[in-house]
Amino acid sequence: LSEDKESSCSSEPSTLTPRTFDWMKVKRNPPKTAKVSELGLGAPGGLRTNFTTRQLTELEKEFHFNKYLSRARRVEIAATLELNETQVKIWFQNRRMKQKKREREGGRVPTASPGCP
Amino acid sequence: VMILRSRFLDARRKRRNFSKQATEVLNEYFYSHLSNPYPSEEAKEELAKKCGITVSQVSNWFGNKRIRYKKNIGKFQEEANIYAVKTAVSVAQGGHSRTSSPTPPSS
DNA sequence: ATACTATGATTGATCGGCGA
DNA sequence: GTCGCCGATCAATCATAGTA
Repeated sequence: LSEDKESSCSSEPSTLTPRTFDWMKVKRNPPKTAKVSELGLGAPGGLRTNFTTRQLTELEKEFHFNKYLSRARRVEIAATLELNETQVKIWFQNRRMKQKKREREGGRVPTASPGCP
Repeated sequence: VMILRSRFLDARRKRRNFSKQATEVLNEYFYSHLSNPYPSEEAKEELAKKCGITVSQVSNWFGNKRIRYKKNIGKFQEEANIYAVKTAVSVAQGGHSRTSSPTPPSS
């Protein structure tokens, strides 16, 4: 077996040569919100959708009612808010993670309190 | 897009820069693991403790660092060399990692 | 005071792995 | 085979702190 053999840059194995490792090459596929192809629509492909306050409010409200959505409910929400089912699904996923993160940081330990302004 | 931006003026984003030492520790880890700057959960907890910040903040720091580093490697060139030297020295010396003499001028 | 840069946090969306 | 979820990460952006 061989050790880590990443990077593709050759030459200069010297210690002071920040080569190009593969993590630096990682490129994510552009957001495929809706159809990247045809289907003339206001569905912009390749951009991070900006949710409106109304959409966020509704989603938030629904979240407090249910942390998880059923297929049927998801369809309703998506239709009401003019979003894809995927977007609604993803929003709930992210929202759950966010919730979990908040709980986990409840009793944190920043160990900081030099000077309180 | 103007009035819609007013997102409660997010009061939480009252950011506070990390201490110089904390940044020092984080950068040391980053550049000494430049081939794979993805600390494990345990490593994150350790770094968080050392820096006096939360694990989430450590994650944010590495996330931002990675993205910004690869976005403009040239801009971090010197910073990379500085920390590379640091680690190289500590290794040569024998495991010291406290901020004493960043650049041993011995040559 | 004024403009620009550095940096921490937020977030819609992706990637890989799991389980039903 | 497909689908939703989780955990981690990406990538673009926001808002502010720091610096010139």
